[in-house]
Amino acid sequence: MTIHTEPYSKTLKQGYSIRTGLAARMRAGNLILRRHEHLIHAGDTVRSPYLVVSGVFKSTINYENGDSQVLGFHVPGDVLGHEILLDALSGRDVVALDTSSVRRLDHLDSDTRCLLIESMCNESRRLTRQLHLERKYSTDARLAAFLIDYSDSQARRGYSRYEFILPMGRRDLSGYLGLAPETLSRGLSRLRDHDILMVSTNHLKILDPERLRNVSGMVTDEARLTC
Amino acid sequence: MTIHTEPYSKTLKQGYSIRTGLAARMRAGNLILRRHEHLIHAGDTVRSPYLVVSGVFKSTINYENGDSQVLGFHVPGDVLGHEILLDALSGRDVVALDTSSVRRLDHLDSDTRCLLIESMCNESRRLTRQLHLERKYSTDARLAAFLIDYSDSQARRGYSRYEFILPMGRRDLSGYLGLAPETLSRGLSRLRDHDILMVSTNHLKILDPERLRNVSGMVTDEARLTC
DNA sequence: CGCCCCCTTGAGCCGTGTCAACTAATGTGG
DNA sequence: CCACATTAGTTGACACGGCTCAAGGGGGCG
Repeated sequence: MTIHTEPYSKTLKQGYSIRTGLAARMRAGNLILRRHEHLIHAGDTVRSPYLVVSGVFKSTINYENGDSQVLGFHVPGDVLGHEILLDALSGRDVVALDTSSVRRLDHLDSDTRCLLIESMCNESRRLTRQLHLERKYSTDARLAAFLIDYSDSQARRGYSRYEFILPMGRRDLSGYLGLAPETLSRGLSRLRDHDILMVSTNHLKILDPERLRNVSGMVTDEARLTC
Repeated sequence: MTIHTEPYSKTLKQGYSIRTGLAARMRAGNLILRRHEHLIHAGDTVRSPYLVVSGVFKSTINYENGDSQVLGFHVPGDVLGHEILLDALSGRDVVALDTSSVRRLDHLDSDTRCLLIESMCNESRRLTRQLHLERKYSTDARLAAFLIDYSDSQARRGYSRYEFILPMGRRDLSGYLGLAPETLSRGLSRLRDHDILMVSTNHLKILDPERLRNVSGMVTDEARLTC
């Protein structure tokens, strides 16, 4: 089952100003959201699933005490809104990190249901993996693993595997990886100092994929970055 | 939708020695498994979902490097085998921690499917919560949270809320909570020293539910156990 | 141009993992 | 049923990774 998604495009900025229930615009049947706009609010009843067509979203869960955690980033091809399989009640915010568009999946046919189940299963797998990473692997390993994942995802969507923009801020990324922002920053600096990456705020270039992979996989070996 | 499950019973020890594909016995249409017997092996193709009728199971995922993590404990009423919703391929072991029985759910009717989706969703929620707990809360808080959960689960099934047997060993529990066995042991000792628990290997008694709840929820408050 | 926020870097502390020794429990074979 | 062997749990000492607090750049947006 393949799904067509447009490549990332900055030309979607202007859209009709038809307001749906959300603060969103439409174009070519897709919902357009700008940076920081919510696709879903925690507590919302999800009315239908969405297919991410372009851009990036993050989903977060918020706790009473004020702290929130980043559960995932969603890129074109991802399906959102599996809450509809059960009570349709979303416990999380889904926010655009940049100008992004989604396609509403109106008909909850069996293919769509299957996609939703699959996406839920993937999320479960991701959480399991994340738990494992956070329990057993260092900051650098987790960071490297994330960069490799993201790199792969870029490649799969037809972009450069070794040079790309990180669409999320440090705070979001550190939250996703289960780190303090300072720790993430230090990790990036370490990888930079070892000539594995070039990094400036958003722009990222992988200089030494080989060693990056080593860092991601090994905890006890020489792969650990001394200092 | 309610499902009838028998209370935990030690009278199921002897069963017919009819061997199914697994090393298991049958009684009254239920599969009986003894301590350490696998209901599902990692890599197995799950043939049908199971409803836990009595006893306890743990499910674990195993990694190449030899380390494994405990993903969950399953008590009567829980449904296993949601893998069947997708590729039916299990990535985990499901093992009986004690003499236990399950009912095979042959007909994958819509009710069963719904149960499976629900169970998957619950697992996802649990993982999210666990991630949050491990990121933000101390050993004692996590341990207290677990004990409260387990206590509630006991109460829901008609047993004492304040005195029960922990069916899993320290190693399994520490794995589940994301702790080293030694750290778990220290946590238990601390709760014991503060007269919140009585604990001897398996047997556990909650002496001060009030303070236990405090420990579970607060990190920065006086609830933290000094020493 | 200047404010603000994000990111980076430094210093110090604390919790938890690790290693090691000891004790308690469990199981096994005679 | 006992003696022994093996595993599980507890406790202590110690090291170190990552969080916190604090201060110093840098870039974007009004």
